[in-house]
Amino acid sequence: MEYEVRNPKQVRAIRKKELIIEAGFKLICKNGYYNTNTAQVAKEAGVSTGIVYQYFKDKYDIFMEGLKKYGDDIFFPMIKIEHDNFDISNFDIILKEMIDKYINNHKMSKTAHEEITAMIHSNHDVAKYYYDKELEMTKSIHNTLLKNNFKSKNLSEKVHIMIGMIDNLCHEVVYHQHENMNYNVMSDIVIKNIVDMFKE
Amino acid sequence: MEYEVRNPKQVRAIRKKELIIEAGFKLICKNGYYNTNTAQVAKEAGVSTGIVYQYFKDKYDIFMEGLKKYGDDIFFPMIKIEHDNFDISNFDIILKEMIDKYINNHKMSKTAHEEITAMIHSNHDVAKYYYDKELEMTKSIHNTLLKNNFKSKNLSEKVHIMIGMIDNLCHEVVYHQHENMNYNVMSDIVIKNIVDMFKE
Amino acid sequence: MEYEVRNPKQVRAIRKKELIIEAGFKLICKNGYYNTNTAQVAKEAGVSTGIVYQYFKDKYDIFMEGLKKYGDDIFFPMIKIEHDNFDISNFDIILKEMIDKYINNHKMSKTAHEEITAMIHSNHDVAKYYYDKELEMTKSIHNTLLKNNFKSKNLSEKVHIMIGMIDNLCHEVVYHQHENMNYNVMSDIVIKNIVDMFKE
Amino acid sequence: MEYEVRNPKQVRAIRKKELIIEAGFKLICKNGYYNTNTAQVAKEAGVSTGIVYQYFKDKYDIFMEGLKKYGDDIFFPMIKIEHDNFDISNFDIILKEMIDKYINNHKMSKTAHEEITAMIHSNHDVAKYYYDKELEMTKSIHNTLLKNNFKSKNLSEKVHIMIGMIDNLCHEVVYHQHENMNYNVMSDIVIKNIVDMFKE
DNA sequence: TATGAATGAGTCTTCATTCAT
DNA sequence: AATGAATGAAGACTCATTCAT
Repeated sequence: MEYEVRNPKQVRAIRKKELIIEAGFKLICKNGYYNTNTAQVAKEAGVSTGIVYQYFKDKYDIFMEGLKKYGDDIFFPMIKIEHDNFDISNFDIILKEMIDKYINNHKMSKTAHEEITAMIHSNHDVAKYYYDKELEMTKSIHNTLLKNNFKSKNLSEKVHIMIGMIDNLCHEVVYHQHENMNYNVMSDIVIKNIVDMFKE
Repeated sequence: MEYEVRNPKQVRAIRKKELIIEAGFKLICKNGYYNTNTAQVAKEAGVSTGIVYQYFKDKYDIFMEGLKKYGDDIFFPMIKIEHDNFDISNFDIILKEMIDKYINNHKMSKTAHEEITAMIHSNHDVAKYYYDKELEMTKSIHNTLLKNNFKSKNLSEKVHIMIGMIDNLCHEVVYHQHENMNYNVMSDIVIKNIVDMFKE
Repeated sequence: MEYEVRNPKQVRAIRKKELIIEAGFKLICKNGYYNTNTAQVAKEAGVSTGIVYQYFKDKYDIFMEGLKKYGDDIFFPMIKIEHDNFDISNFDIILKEMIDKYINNHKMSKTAHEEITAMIHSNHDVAKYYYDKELEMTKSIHNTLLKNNFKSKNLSEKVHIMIGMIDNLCHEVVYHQHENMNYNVMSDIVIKNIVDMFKE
Repeated sequence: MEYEVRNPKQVRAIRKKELIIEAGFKLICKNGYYNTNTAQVAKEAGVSTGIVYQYFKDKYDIFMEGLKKYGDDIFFPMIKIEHDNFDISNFDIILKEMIDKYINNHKMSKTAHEEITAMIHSNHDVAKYYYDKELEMTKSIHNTLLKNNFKSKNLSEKVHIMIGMIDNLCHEVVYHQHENMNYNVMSDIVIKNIVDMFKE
C-alpha cells in the first residue's frame, strides 16, 4: 500500500510503459514490424502517440523491449525446465516432454514465432539477443546433463545439435503439415537419434 | 494502371530485365527488402525508375523474380548434385562433400541467405517457394538413396531430418563462431549421426 | 493504411479541416480536379501535406466534402427561397426574381460551375449528388406551387421542364454572350413560356 | 487505282492517322480523358506508341481531332436533317421526329455524350467547338423555319430555347429514369410548349 | 516511317517523429 | 506527464513524351 502511495506517478508510468510494450510487441508479432505503425500501437495501448516517445527512443526500441520481456517465453520455454534425477536410460522421456512443451508453445504463438524469426535473420540486435539466449540455454542444458552424470564427449556440441534438431522438428510439426510425412515417426527418430548421440 | 507488364522480346530488353532483377535482388539481399527502394534499384541497374515498372508489376515482383532465378543457387546448391555408386559404407564421404559445398555457398552470400530467410518467415509466397523447393530436394535425395540401395525404413522422414541437421550445422559454421565450439567435431558428430540413422 | 480518417473534435482541428476543404474545393473549382494536386491544396490551406490525409481519405474525399458543403450555394440557391402568396397571375415576377438570383450566382462562381458540371458528367458520385439535389428542389418547388393553388396537370413534369429552361437560360447569359442574341428578350420568352405552361 | 499507286505511303499514313483518331476518341469517350493513356490508344489502334507523336502533337490533339471528326454525329445529328414542306400546323410531328432521333443517338453513345459534355465544361477549346456548332445549328434551323414561313418574332432566341428544351428532355430520358416521372407526358408538354412559342 | 524501349518529372500517400497546448 | 495535431521527408508508382534503332 504505502508502496504505491509513495510514488504513484512512477507506478502509473511503469504500468503505461508496460502497456505500450505489450501492445507494440503484440501487434508486431501479429502483423510484422513493417506492417505495424506507432499510431496503431498507441491506440492498442490506449495512450496517445506522443507519450510513446517519452518512454521509448523509437519504434524499434518498443520492439526490442518487448523481445526482452516476452522473448524467453516464446522462444525458450525449455530454459526454465529443471530436471533432476534422470539419466541416459530415461532421457527419451525427458526429451518427449520437452518437445511437446515446445510444440505447444509454438502453436500458441505461430505468427509471433515467424515474425521474430524473420527479424533474427534481418536484424543484428535481434540476432544477437537470440543467439546469446540460445547459448545460455545450451550451457544450462549442458550443466543439467553433467549434473545427471552424462559422460559423453563433446557435450557442448551435442547439446547444440540436439537443440537444432528439436527446433527443426517442432517447426515442421507446427507449420508444414507436409502430407506424406509422419510426424510421430519423425519425432521418434529424432529422439532416438539424440539419445544415441549421447551414448557415444 | 492499364499498362501491362511487358514481356520483352528484343534481346536488349531481355538483358535490361535481367539487369533489373540482378540489381534489385542484389540490393534486397544486401540491405533487406524494406531498406531497398525502387530508385536505388533503378540506379544500380543503370536505368530509369520508369522502366522498372514496364518489366515488373511492383517492387515485390522484382524480388520474387530474383528469388526464382537465383534462389536455387543460394539455397539449394545440393539439388543439382548427382551422386551414383555410393552406399551406406561411404555415405559419410558424400555427406562431407555436401556440407562443404553448402558451407562455401553460404559464405559466398551471407547476407542474401539471411535476408531471404527473414522473408521466408514473414512472407507467405516466399515461404511457399522455399518449402516447395525443400520438398523437391527431399524427394530428389530420397530417390538417389533408393537408387543406391538404402533400405532404411521411413526414408522420407530421415531425409528431412538430415537436411535440417545439415542446414543447422552450416548456418552455425557460417554465422556464429561461438567460441568454445569446435566445428570440426560438430561436423563429425552430425555426419556420424546421419549415417547411423540410415543404418537402422 | 490503417490510419483512420480522423473526425476532429477540437475546435482548432475542425477549423483546420474546414480550411482544407475550402482550399481544396476552391482550387479544384478554379483549375479543375485533375489540375490540382494535394501539395497545392496543402499549401493553399497553409498546412502540411501530411495533415491532409488525417482529415480526408484522399484527394477525392476533399472534393466531395467541399461539394457537400458548398454545392448547394453554388448550384441550388433557389432551394432556399420560400415564396408565399403568389399565384399564377404574378408568377412571372417570382420567376424573374429566381432567374436574377440564379444568374448572379452563376456569375460569382463561373469556373466553379463549369468544373463541377464537368464532374457531374464524368463522375458517378457527383452525378448522383447533383441529381438527388435537383430532385429535391423539384419537389420543393412542386410543393410550393401546390400550396399556392397551382392546379395544372402533370405538375412534376412541368416543374422539371421549368428548371431545365431556367438553367439553360442562365448558363447562356453567363457564359455565351452570343452576339445577335438578345438575352432580355430570351428571358421574357422563357418566362412567358413557363407561365403559359402552368396555365394549361 | 492509280490514285493509290501514286502515293501509297501517304494513303497508308492517312489511314493510320484515322485509326489512331478512332481508337483514341473511342477510348476517351468510353473511359474519360484522364483515364485513357496513350499506350492504350496505340494498342487499340494497332500501332506503336512512338508513331502517335508523328501524327499528333499530343494526346489532347488526338481527342480534338476525334471531336472534329465524330462530334457532329454524336452531338448534332439534327444538323443534317433537311425538312421541307412543313408549317406550324404539322411542326409537332417534325419535333417528335427530331426528339426520337436525338434520343436514339444519345442512347447509342451514352458515355461518349457524358465524357464530352464533361470536357465542354472544363476545357476552353472543346467548349468553343461545341458552342460554335450549336450556333451553326441554331442558324440552320432558323433558316429552315424561315423557308417554311415561320413568322414568329425573335426567331433566333426561340430556336435557342427550343434546342435547350429538347436537349434537356433527351438527357433526362436517357440518363435519369426518375421514377414518378412520365416521359411521354413530358415529351408532349415540351412539344406543345415549343409549338405554342412559335405561334406567338 | 515505324517501333517500342526509355525517360524522369510528377502524383498520391504513409508514417516515424516532434511540437504546441 | 499527456495529448493528438502537425510535420515533411520518403516511397511506390504512372504516363506523356522522346529517342535509339
